[in-house]
Amino acid sequence: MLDIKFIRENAELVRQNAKDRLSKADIDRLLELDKKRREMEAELDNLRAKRNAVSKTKPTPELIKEMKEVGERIKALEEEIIPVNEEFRSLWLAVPNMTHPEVLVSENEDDNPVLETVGKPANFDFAPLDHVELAEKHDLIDFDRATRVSGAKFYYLKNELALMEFALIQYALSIATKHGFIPFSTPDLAKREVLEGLGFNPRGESTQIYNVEDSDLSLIGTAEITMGGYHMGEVLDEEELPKKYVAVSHCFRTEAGSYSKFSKGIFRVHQFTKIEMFQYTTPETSEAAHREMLEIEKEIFKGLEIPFRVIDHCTADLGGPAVRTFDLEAWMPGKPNKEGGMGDWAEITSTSNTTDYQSRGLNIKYKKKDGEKAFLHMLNGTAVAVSRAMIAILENNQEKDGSITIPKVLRSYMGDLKKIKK
RNA sequence: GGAAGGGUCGCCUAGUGGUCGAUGGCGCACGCUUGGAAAGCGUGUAAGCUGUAAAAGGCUUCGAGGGUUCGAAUCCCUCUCCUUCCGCCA
Repeated sequence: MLDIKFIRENAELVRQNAKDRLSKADIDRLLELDKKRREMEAELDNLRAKRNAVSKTKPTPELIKEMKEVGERIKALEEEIIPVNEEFRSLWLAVPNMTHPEVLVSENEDDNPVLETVGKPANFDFAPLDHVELAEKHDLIDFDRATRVSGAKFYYLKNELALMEFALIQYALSIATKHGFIPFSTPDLAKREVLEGLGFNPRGESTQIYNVEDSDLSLIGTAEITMGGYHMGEVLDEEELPKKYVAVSHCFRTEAGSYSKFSKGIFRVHQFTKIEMFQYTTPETSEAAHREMLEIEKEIFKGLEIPFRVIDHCTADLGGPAVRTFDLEAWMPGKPNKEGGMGDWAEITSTSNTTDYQSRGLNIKYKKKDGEKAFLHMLNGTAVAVSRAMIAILENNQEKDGSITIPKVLRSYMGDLKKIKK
């Protein structure tokens, strides 16, 4: 969440920023409720002060009678303030983070600037198949039985692809740990307060999040949740920053309302495995940390020899907590493009700097060398989203003879297998 | 899942209805002392909100939520977490 004092003092900036980001956050109503809330709080404080003063003495019967009335007024006010606070909080949570000054302001989410392109899409001298066709040909994914067992948009990975999941995990971990990230395997469920503190909205209208019945738990949509919650409520020493973590988890997404988007095969699914980087840094170093994670993502996909490009989210495409987000988009030969042909870029990683937006939400501070405490910065970045990486590998590495070449960097994790072929 | 015990200020701990936001110790910070250090002595040592030019002041928080009461760290209820034992199990 954004600092409420900052919102009060910079209402116009915050309002414009929300508008740039196509956010429906109602700043005026928020400030109105903020004022109301503080007025009620002040009145409550006065009544409580009165009661506390008397409580420090042995009161006379008259005073006891008077305090009984004061107590009733306190109780009534406490009831009245609840809905005000609730509405205030939900509006507050909806206010997006401020935006990095270099980010393009645009209302069109297709405007994301391309920063660079690495590798070249292959020119096939045959008609390439998409990953669903390739998977069928080599018996790599079972959609039909997954649908029977779990429903649409679930899948079983089989044979070489089941092995490749673990190869990708090992490969991603090896790169990240080489850069000083500490490896983790995390819970796949987390409490509502963690999701909310990080800026996810588990019970909202268009939520992407599965909730567990009769509990306050949700299935995580990303290990960002469990790794962001890892230090909740803590004060870290400046000396121990940055904290660099890389975590393996399953990710669950309802994908509500995403039917119209490209969703063939395992591109958009309810469950996938992801290796996620996460950093806790000082405010001074968060931008460099953000760039570092982007470089690691690039290193990972260069290693896999997948053509990709880097995009810088414009304001229309930024999620609430982020001041800036870079994505890697891989070339996917089997993805239909806007011109009606085949082959297009598609998101495979995403790295965001949330500055102090999430740390404020989860109350995570750091103690500076001079002893002062402040909110630290939190950043996340995909190392590998297994399902999407697999699409890119299958589609880019298909050969004329119908086989699929396994990326060199994965082979040692797959019994030195070089090709998938019948 | 069952039984018992327990969650107090960074750590340990005192506190069973009224000057308790909370005792004492450790740790930490500063000062005195010292050639320097240790020991010793002294002082300080939670966070959030509100408020102010800055203060002062006020409010909240003793695992969480609710209840009893004029008044709750203290009594009652629910939940949660930890420890031990039993059961079950990857």
